[in-house]
Amino acid sequence: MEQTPAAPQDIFAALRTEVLACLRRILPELPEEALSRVAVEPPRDAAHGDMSTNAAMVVAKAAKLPPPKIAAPLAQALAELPMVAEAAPAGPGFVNLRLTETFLLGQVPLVLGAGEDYGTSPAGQGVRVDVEYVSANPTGPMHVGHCRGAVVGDALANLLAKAGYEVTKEYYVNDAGAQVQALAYAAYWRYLQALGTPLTEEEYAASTPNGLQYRGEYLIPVGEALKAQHGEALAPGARPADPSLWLDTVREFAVARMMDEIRGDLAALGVEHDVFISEAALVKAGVADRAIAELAAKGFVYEGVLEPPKGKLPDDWEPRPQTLFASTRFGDDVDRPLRKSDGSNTYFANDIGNHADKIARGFDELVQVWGADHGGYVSRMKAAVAALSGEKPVGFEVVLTQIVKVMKGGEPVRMSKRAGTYITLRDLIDEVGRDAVRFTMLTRKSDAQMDFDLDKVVEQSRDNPVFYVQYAHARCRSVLRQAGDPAAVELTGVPLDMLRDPAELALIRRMATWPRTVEAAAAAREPHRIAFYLHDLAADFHILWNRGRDDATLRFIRAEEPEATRARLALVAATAVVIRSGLRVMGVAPVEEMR
RNA sequence: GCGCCCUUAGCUCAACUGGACAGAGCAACCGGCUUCUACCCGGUUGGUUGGGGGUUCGAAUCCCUCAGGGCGCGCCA
Repeated sequence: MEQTPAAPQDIFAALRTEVLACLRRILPELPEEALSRVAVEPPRDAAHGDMSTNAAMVVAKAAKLPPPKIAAPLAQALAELPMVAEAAPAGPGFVNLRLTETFLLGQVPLVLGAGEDYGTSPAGQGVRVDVEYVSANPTGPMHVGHCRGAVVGDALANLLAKAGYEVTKEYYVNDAGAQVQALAYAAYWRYLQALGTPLTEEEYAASTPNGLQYRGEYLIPVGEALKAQHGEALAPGARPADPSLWLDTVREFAVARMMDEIRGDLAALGVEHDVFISEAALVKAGVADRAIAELAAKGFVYEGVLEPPKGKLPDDWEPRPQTLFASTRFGDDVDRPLRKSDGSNTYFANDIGNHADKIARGFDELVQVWGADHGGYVSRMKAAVAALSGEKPVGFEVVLTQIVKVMKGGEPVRMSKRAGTYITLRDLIDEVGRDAVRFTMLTRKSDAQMDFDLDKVVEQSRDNPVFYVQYAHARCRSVLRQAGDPAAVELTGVPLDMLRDPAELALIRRMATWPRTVEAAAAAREPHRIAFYLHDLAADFHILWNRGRDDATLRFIRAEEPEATRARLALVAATAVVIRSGLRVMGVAPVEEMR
């Protein structure tokens, strides 16, 4: 006996295959590349049917036929398919399809069978992609500014993994350069304090290279720990010793402590990176210098003098010969310096090493999640990756996350690093909870600015998407608990044709678009679409629930209709599965009930 | 001055990367509400997609231009 082939998860992809087959039959002469733009999508206006294809329009030119002349026979051919109830040409050349109810209802056992893997797609074809995100300087605890990038990067990595990419989550630790040097001096100050130094803060600051840049109290325990470990060895008499005695030790110690702190912050947010790459380690291993030598060998490095920037000049501007990377050869506006005047590498030079290292590790795609203040850095890095790529170009993409303005009671919360009033990531999580933080950070596309309203995100109302989606899941679970939590297998053989209400079918249609939502969001590198999808799905479910309020015959559990009840429980269970599947991508825990 | 991002209903935002009549939630207006535990429900109104030009069967989406907002602009990372 022949087994029926497993129903496709993505019914739109399946339909597209059929559409292409029909087209090839109707127009055998059609070149293959003309088919690439053929799309099969749910139409925006549901009145047009379940599916719509632009096929006739996009191949019209290649076929040298007006779209309607193609749409008509295409519709006829598609109408023959078993899952199609009706196919009709429409508008300027669309073909609209209505699917049979049997086919639509078949999605429910499909979802239940796949569980939370529903929507997992092979579209990424195992392409190896590295997603680098957060990469906050190890100079202090994470604050809200880092938070959006952390959430967007993590969700994007999850999304790509679900869409069939082989993903590595990466954190690039900027533990070389002036910032961590300044950190070391600040930690040293706290160490002196722990030893009971006679110096005032001002006296000490005056003696450090760049003043005392980090004054936060979070370094006090670091000073204590240094004392516990080294006693007075690094500062005899609690007075500053020559930096050669302590600088490396203190810097490494402080960086390690800050990274512990940051890892703790990330864990509180539910973010876990696969790899942490240390800038200092890469430099020490000569990776950056080798990468620059490689660029030099290709003829992209030269000594030159940059034009001064237009407009207001920096105070100390003077023309100076520098080691430059010819990034303009790859579309950048100006060539970029690789060495500082003291001969050490610029941040850019080391980051070239970082990217060379990734390329050497064999990634096909490099994705960077950066804050908007790094926007001006994109084209030079893109140029560097292009220049470093060999035969096979390595993809390089940057997702920029715009600023988050924290609001409280409709007013922006003022933040000042100097006054110590900036909000840490921990503050944020403590105040509204990890899941609300994560969900909310994904309720805007990342290249738009966002207001994060501390009051709104914990509000239990319809206009809070966090609540709205969680509430839908809690309602699903509530219904299932009442029914004694039937297992998925008990729900797969039920008479689904009892589901006839338009709201029930609308919910199934929505669930059927989950796989293609995953693929489209992954392809666009836009994890926020998952949040919006879940909101739509939740809305479809709430509508159905509310119909049960007015019309008792539409309630999920009906003692007098055991068959309909089982069918509806299957629908509810499937809804919960899809919500969980989506929340998992977002890194948000589904709730069983609302408190 | 230059570069990048943004501008969509009164407000906050979507729009599946070029598809049909641009959609949600608030707000406003009209009506309903002893609820399968659940902090409401249904409906109506609301748009020259910042302005102008272009590309094509078709534009919020691509190109040019102007205006407004944000971010950045050699030895910070």
